[in-house]
Amino acid sequence: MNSFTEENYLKAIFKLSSKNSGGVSTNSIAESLNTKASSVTDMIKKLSDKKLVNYKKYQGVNLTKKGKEIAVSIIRNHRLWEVFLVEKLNFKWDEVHDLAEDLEHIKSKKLTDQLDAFLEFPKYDPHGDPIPDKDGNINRHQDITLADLKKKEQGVVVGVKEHSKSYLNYLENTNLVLGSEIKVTDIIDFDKSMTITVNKKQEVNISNQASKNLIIKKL
Amino acid sequence: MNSFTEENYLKAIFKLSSKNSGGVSTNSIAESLNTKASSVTDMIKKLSDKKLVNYKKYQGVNLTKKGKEIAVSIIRNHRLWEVFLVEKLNFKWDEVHDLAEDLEHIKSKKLTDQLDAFLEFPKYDPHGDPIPDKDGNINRHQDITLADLKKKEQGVVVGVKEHSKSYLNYLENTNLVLGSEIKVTDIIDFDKSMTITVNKKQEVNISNQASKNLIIKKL
DNA sequence: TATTACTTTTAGACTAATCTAAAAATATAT
DNA sequence: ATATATTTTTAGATTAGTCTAAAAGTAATA
Repeated sequence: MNSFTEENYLKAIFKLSSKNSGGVSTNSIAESLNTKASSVTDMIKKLSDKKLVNYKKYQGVNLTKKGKEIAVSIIRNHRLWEVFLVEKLNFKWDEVHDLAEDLEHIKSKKLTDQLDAFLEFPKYDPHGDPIPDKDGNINRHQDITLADLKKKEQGVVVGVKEHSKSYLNYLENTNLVLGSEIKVTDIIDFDKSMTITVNKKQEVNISNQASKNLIIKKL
Repeated sequence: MNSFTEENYLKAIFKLSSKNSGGVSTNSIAESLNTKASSVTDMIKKLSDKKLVNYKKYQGVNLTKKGKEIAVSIIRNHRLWEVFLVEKLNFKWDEVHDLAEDLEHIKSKKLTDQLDAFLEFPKYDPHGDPIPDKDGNINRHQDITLADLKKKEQGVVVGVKEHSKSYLNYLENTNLVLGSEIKVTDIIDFDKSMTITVNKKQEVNISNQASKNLIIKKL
C-alpha cells in the first residue's frame, strides 16, 4: 500500500507531466507540493524503488504505467467526491477542493465505483475537469480559453484552469459559471482585457489574467 | 489539529471507559488498538500534554471534556458514514466498518452536518448503534440481549455488541437483522443455547455466545 | 572555454509513532 | 509480610517524511 504522501507525489507528477513534455523536474514538484527539493529527491528514490516512476539522477522523473494508474485513480476519486459534495451536500464549487483532497485517499474500488453509480456516472466535476472512468480513460476537452476568442466570437464556459477560492468566487459573482454563454464585445489592445456579454444580458469587464483561465467551447 | 493516531486513541479510550468505570488501563488500550503498552504510555503522555486526557502514572487515564468531545465527534462521523454507505451506496452492514474507520477522520463540521441532513438525521447506524447529534448527545438504548430473555418471551433486534464480519454475516444468513422479531421457544440448560422463532416463521438454534451479542428490545 | 548561476543531490539532524528489552511500580498469593 | 506475578514505564532503536546546509552536477553567459 502507498501512503497519502506518496499518492500526493504521484498526483503532482501526473499533473506536471501533462503540462510539459519530458521529465518532470525536482524543483517543479517541490513547488507544487510546497516542500523542498531535497525532500522530493528522497521521495523520488522511494517511488523509483517501488517502480512507480522512472528516474535517472539529475534528469527528472516520469510515471511508469503503474504510477500513472494510481495517479489517475486518485484524480477519479477526487473529482467524484467533488461532484458528491456539490450535488448532494450543497457545497459551493469553491469549497470542495480541500475536502476532496482528503477524501480522494480513501482506497476502495468498490466505494469509488458505487459512488460513481450513485452520482449517475458524471463526466465532469464542478469545475469542468473531466472525471476518468472505471478504466482510467480521461475525456479531456479542447484547450481554448476565453482569451483566445476574437471580437464578436461566442462561447460557453466549460471549465477553469485555476482553482483558487478567490478566482472561483470572482467567477460566481460575475455569473461566469459552467454553462454560461459569452459573447466578446470588445478587446482592449493595451492590456488584452475584454468586455463580454454574459448570458445575453450582463456586460462585464474581464482582465487577461482572468480570461486566460476560463476554458471555453466555441459556439 | 490532532493526528489520525491521536484520534484513534481518544476513540478507544472513550469506548473502554463507557464499559468499565474508573481509569482506563494502559494494557486495555494497547489490546484494543493492537499495539504495545509502551507505545500507549508514550501517546498518553502526549494526549495529557494536550489536555485531552487526565493521567497519573500507573493509574490509568480518563478523557477530559475536550477529549470526550473529540471522541464523540469521530464516532458521529463514523456512524453517519456507515449509514451513507449502506443506504445510499448499497453496501452490506458487514462491509462498512473499515471504510468508515477511514472516513471518520475527515474533519469538517460542515461536511458532517450536511451529511447528517442528507441522510435525514438518522438516529442509529446500520448496526443499531446510536448516532450522537450535532451537540454530542447520545441516545443509548437499553442493554438487554437475547441471552437475557426467558422462555416464551419476545423481542425485536435493535443492535449488536460485536461487529466482526463473521458475526454480522452469520446474523444476516439467519435473518437476524435490525427489526427482526424473535420469540424464545426453548433454552438448553447445559450450554444456554436457545431455540428461537424468527419473524414468526423460521426456527433457529443460537449459541449463548451469539445470543449474548444481540441487543434486543423486549416486546 | 572559463566563470557564474541554477538545479539537484547528499549528509546529517529532527519529529511522530512505533518497537524490544529492561527497570520500576503495583497487585496477588502463599 | 514477603515472594511472585503482572502491569506500567523508561531507555534506546527504528522508520517515514521532512528540513538546512553543503557538495556535486548541469546550464547559461561572457
